[in-house]
Amino acid sequence: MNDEIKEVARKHLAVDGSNLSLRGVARDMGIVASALYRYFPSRDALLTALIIDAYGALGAAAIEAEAAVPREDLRGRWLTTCRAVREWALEHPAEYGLLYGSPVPGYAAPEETTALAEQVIFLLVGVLVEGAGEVAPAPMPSAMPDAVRADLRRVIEQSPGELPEEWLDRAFVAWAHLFGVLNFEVFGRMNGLVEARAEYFDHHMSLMADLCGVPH
Amino acid sequence: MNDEIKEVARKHLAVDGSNLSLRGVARDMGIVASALYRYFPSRDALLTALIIDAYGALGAAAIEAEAAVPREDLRGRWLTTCRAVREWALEHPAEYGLLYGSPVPGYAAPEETTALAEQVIFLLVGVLVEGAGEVAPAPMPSAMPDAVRADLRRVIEQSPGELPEEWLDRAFVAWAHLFGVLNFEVFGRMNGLVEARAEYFDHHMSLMADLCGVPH
DNA sequence: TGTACATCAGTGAACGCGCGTTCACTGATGTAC
DNA sequence: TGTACATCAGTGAACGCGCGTTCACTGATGTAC
Repeated sequence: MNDEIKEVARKHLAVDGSNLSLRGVARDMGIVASALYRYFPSRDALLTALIIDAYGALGAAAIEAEAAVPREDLRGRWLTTCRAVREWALEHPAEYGLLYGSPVPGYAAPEETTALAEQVIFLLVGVLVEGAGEVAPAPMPSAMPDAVRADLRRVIEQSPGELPEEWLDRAFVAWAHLFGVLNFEVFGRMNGLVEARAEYFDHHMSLMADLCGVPH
Repeated sequence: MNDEIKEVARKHLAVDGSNLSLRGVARDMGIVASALYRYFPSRDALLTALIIDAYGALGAAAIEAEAAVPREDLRGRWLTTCRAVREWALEHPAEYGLLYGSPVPGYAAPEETTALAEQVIFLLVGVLVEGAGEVAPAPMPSAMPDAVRADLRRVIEQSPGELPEEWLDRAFVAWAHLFGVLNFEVFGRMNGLVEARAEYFDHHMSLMADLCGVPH
C-alpha cells in the first residue's frame, strides 16, 4: 500500500513538478485525502520517501548497468555508467528534478540522502582506480588546491576503502560535468541549441574520460 | 512602479522559490492584489519579466567583470567570467534557480530567453578564439561527432561572426561544467561533501581552461 | 482664478478553486472462546 | 459451529488557510476652458 501511494505520487510529480499534492494523490487512488495519513505522517514524509527511493533507483540503475560490462573494458564501464544515469534521468525527469533541481521550498532534505548521492561518484572512481592498477595518477594540468584536497580526504575517510585524493578529484570533475550536461538536457535548457542530445552527451563524457585518464 | 513590483517579487522568490504569489507581493507592497493587474496582465507575465531580467543581469555581470581584465590576460578573463557567474548565482540563488533549476510547473519559457542564455557561452568562446589568434585549435582527445558539429554549425550561423566549430565545442564543454558545479553549490547538493567551495570552483574552471586550450 | 471634466492608480468584494491536517466515526475483517 | 470482540483501513465533515483573476467602484490628480 505504501508502494502504491508512492507510485501514484511519482506520476503526480511528473505532471506537477515538486508541487506534490496529497489530495491529488488521494483523488487518483479513489481514496479520501485523510486516509493517506495512515501511511505517511505528513506530505514531507512522503516527499522524503520519494527522494530516498529515487536516489536508490538512480544508483541501482547505474550499478546494474556497469556490472554488465566486461571488467577489462574500462572505457565501456565508464560510458555505460554515465549513460545509465542519463537514461534514468530522462525516464524519470520529475524525480531527477527532485534530486538535482532547485530545492523544494520549505523542505529540508534529511541527512540520509547525502550518502546515497555519493553512489555515482564511487562508481566512477572505481573505474578510475581499477584502470590505474598500481600506477599513481598522472598529475592533472592544474594542481589541486590544498583546501580541496582536505575536503576529498574527509570524504575518503568517511567511506570504506582507501584511495588517493587524485582519483577522487578526477571523479568529482566527471561527476560535476555529468550532472551539468544532464541538467541542461532534462530541464529543457538545450532547446534551440543542441538537438543531437545523445551524441553530445557521449562526446562530453568521453572527454571527461580522457581528462580523468581512463585508458582506452 | 513596474520595477518596484519586480524588486519585491525578487525578494519573494528568494524565500518561496518559484512559488511566486501575486497576493504575497501585493501584501508586501501595501497594495491590494488586484492592483498588480494594472502593471502585469498575469502572474506568468511577471515571472517572464523576472526571468528575462535575470538572464540580463547574469549576462551583464559576467560581461562587465570580464571587460575589466587586461585583454592580454586570457586566463584571467576566463576565470573572471566564470567567477562572475558564480558570484551572481550565489547572490541571487532564487533567480538562478529560475534560470537553471527545475522548470516551473505549468510555465512555458518564452522564446526570447534562449538568446539570452547564450551570452555566457559567447563570452567564453571569445576568450578561446582570441587566445588562439590565427592558430587552428589543437584537436581534443575525443573527436567531435558529426551530429554535434552540425548543431554547433547551426548555432554559429544564427549568431553574428564566424568561428570554427572546434572552439564553440570547447566553450560548450566549459559551459556545461560551469553550471554543473554551480548547480551543486547553489542548490545545496555539496553539503557534506565539499566545504572549500571557492577553491573547488576555481580548480574545476582552471581544469576546463586547460582542457579548452586557454593559454597561460 | 475658478469650474468641469477626464484620467487612471488603487479598492474591496466576490468567484471558484486548491491545499494540509484533525478528528470522531463507520463498517468490514479476522480472531478467540 | 456460533457468538462477542478487537482491529484498523478508510470516511466525511470541518478548520483555516492560500491562491489567481474579474469587476464595478472611488477618489485624488491634473488638464482645458
